[in-house]
Amino acid sequence: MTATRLTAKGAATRDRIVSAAADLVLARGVGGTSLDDVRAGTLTSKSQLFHYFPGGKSELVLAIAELQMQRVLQAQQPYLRTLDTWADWDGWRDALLAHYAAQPHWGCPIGTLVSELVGTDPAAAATVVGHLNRWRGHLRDGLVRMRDGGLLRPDADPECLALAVFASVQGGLLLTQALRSIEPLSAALDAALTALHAAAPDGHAYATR
Amino acid sequence: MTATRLTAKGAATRDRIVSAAADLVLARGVGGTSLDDVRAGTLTSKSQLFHYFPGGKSELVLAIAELQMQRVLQAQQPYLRTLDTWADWDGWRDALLAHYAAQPHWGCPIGTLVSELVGTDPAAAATVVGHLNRWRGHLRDGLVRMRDGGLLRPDADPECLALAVFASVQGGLLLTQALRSIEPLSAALDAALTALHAAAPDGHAYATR
DNA sequence: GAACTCTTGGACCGGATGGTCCAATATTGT
DNA sequence: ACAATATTGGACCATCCGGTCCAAGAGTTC
Repeated sequence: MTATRLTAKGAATRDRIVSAAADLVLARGVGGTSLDDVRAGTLTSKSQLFHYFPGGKSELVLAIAELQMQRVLQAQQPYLRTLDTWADWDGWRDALLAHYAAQPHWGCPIGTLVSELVGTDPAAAATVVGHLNRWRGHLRDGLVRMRDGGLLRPDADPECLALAVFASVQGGLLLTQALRSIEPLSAALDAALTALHAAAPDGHAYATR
Repeated sequence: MTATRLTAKGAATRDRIVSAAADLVLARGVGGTSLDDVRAGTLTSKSQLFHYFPGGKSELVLAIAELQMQRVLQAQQPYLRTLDTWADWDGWRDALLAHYAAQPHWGCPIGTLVSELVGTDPAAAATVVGHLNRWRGHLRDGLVRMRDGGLLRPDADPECLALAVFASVQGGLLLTQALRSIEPLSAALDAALTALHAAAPDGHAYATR
C-alpha cells in the first residue's frame, strides 16, 4: 500500500489520478483502460502512478472501487441509514435512480468491476466483493428493523430479501448499461419493492407506481 | 464471417475451438483469455483460429456468445416456449436454477460478456445485446399471453415486468458469480415471481416458497 | 491419379502494456 | 540555510498479444 507520507500536494495528485481513472474504468472497463490512458488523462507521469500506487494497476483499481463505493453509499443517504419505513424505501429508490441517471456513463461501477475482476484478479475481486457485501448489509439491516417494527411479517427473511433486492439493483444496472437506458433499473426497483411489500403483514395495501 | 466451405472435420475443429474458448472466457473473461490460451486449450494452431474466425478475436467471441445463448435458451425449455401459466413460471425458475447450478463456473456467460464488451468492443456488444433482447422477448411474450388469458390484470405491463424479471435473473447471476453461491439467483427469482404474482387479478393467492 | 480445396503447423512481426529506474526538482521540518 | 523527504519527468525494458504469412499435409472431386 502507500507507504510514504503524503503532503497536501501529493494527496491532491493522488485524488486526481483516482478520480480520472475511475471515469476511464467506468467507460471502458479495467481491461480496456491502460496505465498510459490514465497517465494521459491526468497529465501525470508513469512514476507518479507507481509512486502513489506501488502495487500497480491492482492497487489503483482498489482505490477506484473504494471511491465509487463511497459515492454510491453517499448517494443513497439519508435513506440507506435507516430504511425502516416504507417511505424510506421509496426515497431510497428515487435517490438511487437519480444517482445512476446522472452518471456520465451507464452501468454500475462496482458491479462491472467485480464481474471483470473475478476472472483476472481474484485478490482484488475479493476486496470489491467485500464492498458489495457492506452495501447489501445496509439493506438487510433495514429489513431487520422493518420486521422488528412489525412492518414485515415475522417469518420474512431479511437476508434473503436483501439479496433479492440487491440482485434487482445490480441486474437493473447491468441492463441499464446494455440497453443504454435507465428504464431497466426503474422497472427492477419497482418490482423489488413490490416483492418487499408482499412480505408485509396481511391487510397491507401497496399501489404499484 | 467464415467464407470458405467447411468439411466435417473442419466443422468439428471449429466447434471444438468455440466450446473450449467458451469455457475459458466464462472462467476468465474476454480480456483475461488470450488467443494463445485458446490455442493451447484446443491443441490447435494460430492459423486455425484465424482460418475459422477470419475476424479474429471479435468473431470468436461472437461465436461463443451464440453458443452460450443457444445453451441457456435450450435449458429453459420447454417452459420458455409458453410461459402462459403459473406452473410454467415455476418450472422455468427451477430449470434456470438447475442450469446455472450445474455450470462449471459461476455467473452468466452472456451477462458478463456484454458488460465487458460494452467498453471495449461496442460492435460485438451490440450483437450480444441483441441476444439478450431475444431472451427477454420470450419472457415478455409469455407475460402477454398471461395477461390475455386473464392470469394478469389488464393493466399489467408485460414489457416492464419482463424487464424486471430479466434484471433479477442477471443480477442474481452477477451476485452468484461474486459470492460463489447459487443462493442469490434463487432469492432473486423467488422475489421476481412474487412481484409477478402481485400483478395477478385480485383474489389470486400465492405462497412464497 | 491429378488438380483443387480445405486443414494444419508454427515462425514471425509490430505495437501495446505493465512495470522499473534514475535523476532532477519542489517541499517540509528544524 | 540545510538536510531529509516527497514529488515529478520520462527513458527504458521485458513480455504479452493479436494478427500475418507461407508452406506442407489431408481430403475431396472428377
